[in-house]
Amino acid sequence: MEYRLAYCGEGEVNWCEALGTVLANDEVVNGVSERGGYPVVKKKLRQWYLRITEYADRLLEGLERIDFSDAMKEMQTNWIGRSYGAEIDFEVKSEKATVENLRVYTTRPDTIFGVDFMVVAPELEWVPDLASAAQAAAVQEYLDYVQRRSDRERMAEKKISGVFTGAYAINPFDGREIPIWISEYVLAGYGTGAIMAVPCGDERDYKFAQHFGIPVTNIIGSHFNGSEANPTKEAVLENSGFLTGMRMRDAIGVAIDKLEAMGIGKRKVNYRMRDAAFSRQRYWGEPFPIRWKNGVAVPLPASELPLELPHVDSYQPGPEGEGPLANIPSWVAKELETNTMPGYAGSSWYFLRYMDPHNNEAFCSRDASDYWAQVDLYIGGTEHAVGHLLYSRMWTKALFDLGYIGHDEPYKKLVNQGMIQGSSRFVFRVNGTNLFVSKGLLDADGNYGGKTVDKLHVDVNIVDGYELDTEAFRNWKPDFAAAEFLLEDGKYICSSEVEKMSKSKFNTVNPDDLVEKYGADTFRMYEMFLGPVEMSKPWDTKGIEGVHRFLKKFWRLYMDEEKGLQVVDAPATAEELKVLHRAIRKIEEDTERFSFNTAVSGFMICVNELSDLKCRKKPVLSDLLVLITPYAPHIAEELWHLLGNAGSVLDAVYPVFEEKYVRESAKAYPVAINGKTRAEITISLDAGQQEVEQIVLADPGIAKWLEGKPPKKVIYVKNKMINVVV
RNA sequence: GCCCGGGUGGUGGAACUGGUAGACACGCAGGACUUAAAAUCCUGUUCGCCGAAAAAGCGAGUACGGGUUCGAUUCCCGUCCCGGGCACCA
Repeated sequence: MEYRLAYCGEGEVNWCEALGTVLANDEVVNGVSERGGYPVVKKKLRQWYLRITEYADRLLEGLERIDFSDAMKEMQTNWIGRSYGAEIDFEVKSEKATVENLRVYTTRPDTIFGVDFMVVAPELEWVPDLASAAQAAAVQEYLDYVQRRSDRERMAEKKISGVFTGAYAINPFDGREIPIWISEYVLAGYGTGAIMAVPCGDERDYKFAQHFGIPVTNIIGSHFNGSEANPTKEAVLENSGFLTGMRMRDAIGVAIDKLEAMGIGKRKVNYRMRDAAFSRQRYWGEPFPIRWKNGVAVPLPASELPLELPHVDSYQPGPEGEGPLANIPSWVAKELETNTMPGYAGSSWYFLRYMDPHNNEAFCSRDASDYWAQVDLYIGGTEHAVGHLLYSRMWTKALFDLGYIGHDEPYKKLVNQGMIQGSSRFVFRVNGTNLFVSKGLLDADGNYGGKTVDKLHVDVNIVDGYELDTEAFRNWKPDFAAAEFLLEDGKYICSSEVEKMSKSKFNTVNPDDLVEKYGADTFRMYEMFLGPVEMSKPWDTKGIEGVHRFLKKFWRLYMDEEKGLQVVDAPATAEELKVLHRAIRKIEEDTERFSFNTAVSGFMICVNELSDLKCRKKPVLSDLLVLITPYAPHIAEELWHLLGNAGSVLDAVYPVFEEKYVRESAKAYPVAINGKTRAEITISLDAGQQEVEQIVLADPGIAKWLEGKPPKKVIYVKNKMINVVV
């Protein structure tokens, strides 16, 4: 607060009167609470915000210095959404005349002569003042409709909706009267919450104009085909007053200069990202070290820190959407803030605390954070792209600026592991009732008898395949105790979806049973063998037997069930060393690039080959043991001791790859005719183009395909393939 | 709707930089060992055609439709489907 990083403002929350609480977006389904099915509306509450927008440019710049995937950088860049444009004030002509100006943000001031209508976000307070007497009822009806809609629904809406206010904006250059509309596709939180719509150049504006029959002005001549917007910047402007004849790209600056000179507009860099809402009306969260004195928020002095959550008997929400802390008389008496911090408060900097966990003076001493510095490798999913991973980057920059730490990016390298997904099950509740309808009874559009149906997650553990155990469902949660069911063929059938595995989706499975049955090494290796780390996939244990069999086979290289240790201290053959060193190379390469599934496959190939060779040689098997340690640490450690070593395998010297053991002198080349592989010919790796051509063309298997004709070209890629073009 | 990923045999996947598509496994089928089972081992397994069978051969094939290239799972354009995110799940 002292650095103006945090401030109070008004924010909209999902308010459920019946539950008396604020709900998260994913606790709201079809405008009703997931729990109980009660109506949810938007409500304005005082909230805390963090000024992350002040860091927007540095968050963009920092991306160039860190090792994140391009996709991740792209997501963060798009989320921050920096754009260059202008704010323009339009004079407003309305019946009430209480709104004098309409300020819009646009990246395309060059198209100002093509503005055919304005669109204002419905939630802006002064919107009702725009409405003419004739339009007042329609406007109010539309505002009520939007009030019931979640942001998520609004953004996903394909249908075009909106209403004319009855007011007009005046084009400052040609005096044209431009109708002002309201539509939910314009969001209050972006730009000024109002846009100038240019249907010939913007697809959404064009569709809106089409839908409501608004005439379209063409300012780009033949670049506009009359049936589709063209967002080009390269067209030469027509019908555009002082901009006519200019290329659009060049006209942008000219238009802004003119607007600035006239005092009705200015250059503006805009960000899509908004400041971060930082308060929650919940109990479980860090309390704010803030005391309210006569309506002014004052930070607690350091002597009163740390402020800890009070013990409570009940977690019931406080009055009027306040958090549970508002119910604690001792807390309220001290005039302490009753909101708490969100989950990302802690997750933004926990890794710093890990560096110095017992420090009672500071979150982390400067010495400790200088020593450990950045997180070298952070493994996390892309679902954190624009939340946690952005917040923690901002948090780190703030701490850096204040001198508490010496680096301004928290993570050096980020690897996005895929999510293990689960198969979720859903039940269908008729909106506003306690009636649950089996899947097969729903209409084609997912409704029941014309009524909206809420799709709710149900615990996979009380569903057998797709059939719900209705009795277990009634016992599952108090809300469902009185549930009634409409069955099909005597059964309640659920629908299913593959989603990320999550407690809130009730689709989690517990790995303990598998660890119990196969051991931790098998489980660990199986997870790695499943597929590339960065790929998401549904959890499935079908293949675990294979990994288990492999580890048993690996064990048998060293140990015989009856005769015990089989390893002999004898020199390895060239063949055995080749197998070993191929494995060393493969494991090293694959591990370096996080390709654990192919590394496991490499181990399997190596063990299969050594088994075939009946290799029992200690020099080979000892190195292999060290190699596999990161993948199967328990078995490795045990065999290490059985081999007679005193210390831990973790301290053993890691095997070094030596090229001399795997060197080959010839390769079996695939030979293709016109790109189709027809033969395999073994040729020395030293062979040159001419030599290869001779050998290939003399080959009877190839000659057959040439039918006596000379080839056009022979393409020879050393150590890869040979292609004969006929 | 917008942003970001992904789509390859019956299944998980491999092919790293445009160069033999299906490595390694699972499953399945057949066989060996066993009184039997488990465990283990061997053989086969993309689809279609040819063929008694084996071997060999031919054709098609990496979501779908086009394109670039001697050559495309890989690059380009378009479409469809699935997953993640969209600001109060963290």
